[in-house]
Amino acid sequence: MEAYLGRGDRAAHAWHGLTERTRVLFGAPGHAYVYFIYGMYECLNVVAEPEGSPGCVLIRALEPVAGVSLMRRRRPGGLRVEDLTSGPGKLTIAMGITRRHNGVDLTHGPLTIRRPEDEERFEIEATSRIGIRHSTHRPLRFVIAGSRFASRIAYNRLG
DNA sequence: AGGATGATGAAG
DNA sequence: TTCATCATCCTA
Repeated sequence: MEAYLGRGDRAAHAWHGLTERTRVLFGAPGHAYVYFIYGMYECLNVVAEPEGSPGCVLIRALEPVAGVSLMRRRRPGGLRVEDLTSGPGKLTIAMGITRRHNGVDLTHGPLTIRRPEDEERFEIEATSRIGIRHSTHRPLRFVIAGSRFASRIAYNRLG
């Protein structure tokens, strides 16, 4: 996951203030902010700060723990499990998340974020965020150290 | 290394 | 209205 700050973060969508697109970012925490990017993909964020403060968290990757065959159907190609959801655009396809989910409450309802049944211990590693042009080098990307399910590095970014 | 693909925000 | 930009992914 990656954090996008409410203030002073040039890479954040909220940098330009409250607009039509960023409306839910300025709303209550625990809600989904889903945006359309590069004409093809959608990305899921969780609003993470109180109303009026647009800080959020971009979910870049996850480890599938259920519904793997459904995910494979949505992302054809005979992919390995670790390739199904190893990127922000990939995981929304695999999970069927679209802009219809923009603004939904993630604490109730069909799309929810829950505490895992078995809480495993893991180390969290902080790195630079991926795929952005501004505010690079800030350690705002957080990965489970050594996870095979982490998002891959964006490799085709020109200078 | 390049292309697919369209919404967004700012400028005019 | 036009234009550059874009928190991506895939194929080569």
